[in-house]
Amino acid sequence: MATIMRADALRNRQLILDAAREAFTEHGEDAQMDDIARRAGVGVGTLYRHFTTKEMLVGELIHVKLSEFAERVRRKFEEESDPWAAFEGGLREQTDVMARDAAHQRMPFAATPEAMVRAGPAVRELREAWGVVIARAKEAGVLREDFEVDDIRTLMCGLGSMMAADACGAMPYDWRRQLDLFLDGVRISRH
Amino acid sequence: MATIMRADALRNRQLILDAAREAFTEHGEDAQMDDIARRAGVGVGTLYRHFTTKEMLVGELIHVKLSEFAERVRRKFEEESDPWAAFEGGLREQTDVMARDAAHQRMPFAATPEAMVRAGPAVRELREAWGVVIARAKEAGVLREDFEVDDIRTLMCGLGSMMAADACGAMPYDWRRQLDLFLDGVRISRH
Amino acid sequence: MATIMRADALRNRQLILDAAREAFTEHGEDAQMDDIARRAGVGVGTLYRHFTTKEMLVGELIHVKLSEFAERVRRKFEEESDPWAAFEGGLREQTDVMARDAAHQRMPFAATPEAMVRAGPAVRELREAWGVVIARAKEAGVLREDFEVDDIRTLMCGLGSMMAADACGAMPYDWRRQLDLFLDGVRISRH
Amino acid sequence: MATIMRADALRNRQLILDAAREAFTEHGEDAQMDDIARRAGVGVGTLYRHFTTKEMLVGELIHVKLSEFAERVRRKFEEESDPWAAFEGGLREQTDVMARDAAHQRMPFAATPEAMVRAGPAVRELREAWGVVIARAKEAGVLREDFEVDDIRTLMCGLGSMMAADACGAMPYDWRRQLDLFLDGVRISRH
DNA sequence: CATGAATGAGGATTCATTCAT
DNA sequence: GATGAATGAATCCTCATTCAT
Repeated sequence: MATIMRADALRNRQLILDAAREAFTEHGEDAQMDDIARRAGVGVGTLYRHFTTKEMLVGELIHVKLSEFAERVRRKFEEESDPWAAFEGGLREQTDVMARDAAHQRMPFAATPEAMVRAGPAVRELREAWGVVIARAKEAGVLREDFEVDDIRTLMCGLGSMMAADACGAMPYDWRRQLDLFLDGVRISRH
Repeated sequence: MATIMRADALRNRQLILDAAREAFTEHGEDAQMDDIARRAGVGVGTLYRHFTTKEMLVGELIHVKLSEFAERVRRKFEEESDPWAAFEGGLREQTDVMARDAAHQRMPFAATPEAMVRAGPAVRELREAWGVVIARAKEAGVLREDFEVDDIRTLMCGLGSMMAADACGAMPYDWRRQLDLFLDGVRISRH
Repeated sequence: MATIMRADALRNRQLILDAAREAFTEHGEDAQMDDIARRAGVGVGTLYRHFTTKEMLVGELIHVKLSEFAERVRRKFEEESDPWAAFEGGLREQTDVMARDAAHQRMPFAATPEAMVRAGPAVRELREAWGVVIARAKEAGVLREDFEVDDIRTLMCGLGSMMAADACGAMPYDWRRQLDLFLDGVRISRH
Repeated sequence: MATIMRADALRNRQLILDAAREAFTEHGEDAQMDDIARRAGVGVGTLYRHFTTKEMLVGELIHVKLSEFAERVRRKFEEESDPWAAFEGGLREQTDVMARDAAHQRMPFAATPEAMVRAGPAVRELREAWGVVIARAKEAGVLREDFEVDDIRTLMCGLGSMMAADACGAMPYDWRRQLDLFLDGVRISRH
């Protein structure tokens, strides 16, 4: 699909994705298609040519971000030889990215079945990347034996919401502390 | 406020709150005012007489729920003499209630400044209730010294989102496991 | 439904139906809901409160008109003792009304299944009214024995289209002649 | 117009017309230009190079079909020596073709002034063809003296709508019966 | 006070047509 | 000439809130 695509179309696609990220960051799931198009500097029609539906657009946004996450996790695994450091570092890196990009904090809620059609593959990609890191950490005896890949996803859902709530400004939500507590809960320390 | 209020008005107020809880449970933040009024068996006008705004209604809902939470925590403190059991039990009880009542899982997001005008006092009430439980647990040496009341609020925000995401059905979100891990992270076990 | 309805609501309902008739007359099936509301002097919301859907509105329009047709046919039957005169007269009267009200000329095409939910009863009402007239005419030996009620409906579909085409102005379509020919085709003349 | 036209352009033109017929058959007046282009295997741009407007395309479609009709009528006239048989046969043949090709049943409505610019000549061609058949039938005393060429056009408008309505499936519309009745109405039988 | 009818600013999506590549 | 990406006016419908009865 992306192989053969006119240069300008490709550029617009990117402009739209950037605009969408921006809009979703500002307005959450209430971001408007017209607004996204305006920000991207294209007509709504163009937006709809690239993404058949608002949900498709959300799906793509999620897809892109999750792929990026997976890539980071894989890199962490390779660059960091210490099993725990790779695990903790991967988690901190991912949450830091999320914190900077509000568009992805509410992901689990924007993720309608339709959106997941597109994002699905990336979900699996990320699972696999984490699977490797987790396996090594367990083997090294630094991570609880009963830890599962899905615990990461669930954790992220929670942290994302904390970030989003924090961003509302009504009250502070210290998600970094929660991450610390979580890590304390799953780490196995030698004495 | 409630000092002078005709009996029927008071009854309507309660009918509306019940209906609202029901509607928010079913449809989340998309619950409609008309629908709430219908469920309550009153006209929209009456609904608006009691709650100037949708946000006010949400605020009241939050207020009621938080007060109930506070009451539960206080009771737990009194009935359960074991410091850790009171802490853990209070947390599990509160999350169980949340799990049953979707209206409160997304609370931090429904909590706009307007809504908090009404809910504010209950927030403080709940903080105080937890404060007592936490203090005793720390004193007994079963809870991390650096634990803070706000950690509960933040935790709840995360757990609530996991519940909500889980309810979407797209993917499972095991919030009970997260709570277990959290507890493991904050508890101090004697050897 | 119509029994208990506030006077102003009832008035609006009528205003909307009149406006709709007007709009459909001018723009056919392309008539716009916003435009209908404007003509009626009400907000779109009001329009939708009365008719959940464009198709429902069309259904009501058809319903009203068919009921009126049925009433006319019944009256003709009673007032006109000559079997053929009642048949021919009923047909001419009905077509004359249609010719004046373009909204009903394309009826068979606007009649989506949804619209027919509302209009259905009137369809049957009209069938019955014609059934009586036709039976008497056949008995009197002035109408072909093989004539059926549905022939009227089919005829009307054709005549309506001719009227509509004629109204386009591109070319003349003499539907009255067609009706004459049709009547010549079904009448049985004594010698 | 078609004097100098590259072979491939001519081929594209034909592909488009075929695609258009197909699309109009399936979706009626709602057929979309993009869809037509896709079916034809060309870009929309090419479609618009050949037909400036959707209406122009419709005009051409009508033109082609009417020419074909004219050709059939002329052939009937020559091959069928019996005046009435030629008249009735021509009519039945033409309606049979229409019944198979929904694109032409609603012709009178698709025929905007713009469309008729192109179709006009074919209209005249068809009129002339029928003129000859009708004249012979009248001369032979088998057709009403007052019959006119335009009666055919009007009849066709009606029959086409019946076919289209019948195709909707909501209710049956027996257009063949109507044609029979019409023929009974215009034929002069010797005793 | 209660009622529910009315309001109308959006919001997602479509499609004939234009124009850069 | 061909292509298909871009355009954006148009269209149906929703829902929080107001106000006449």
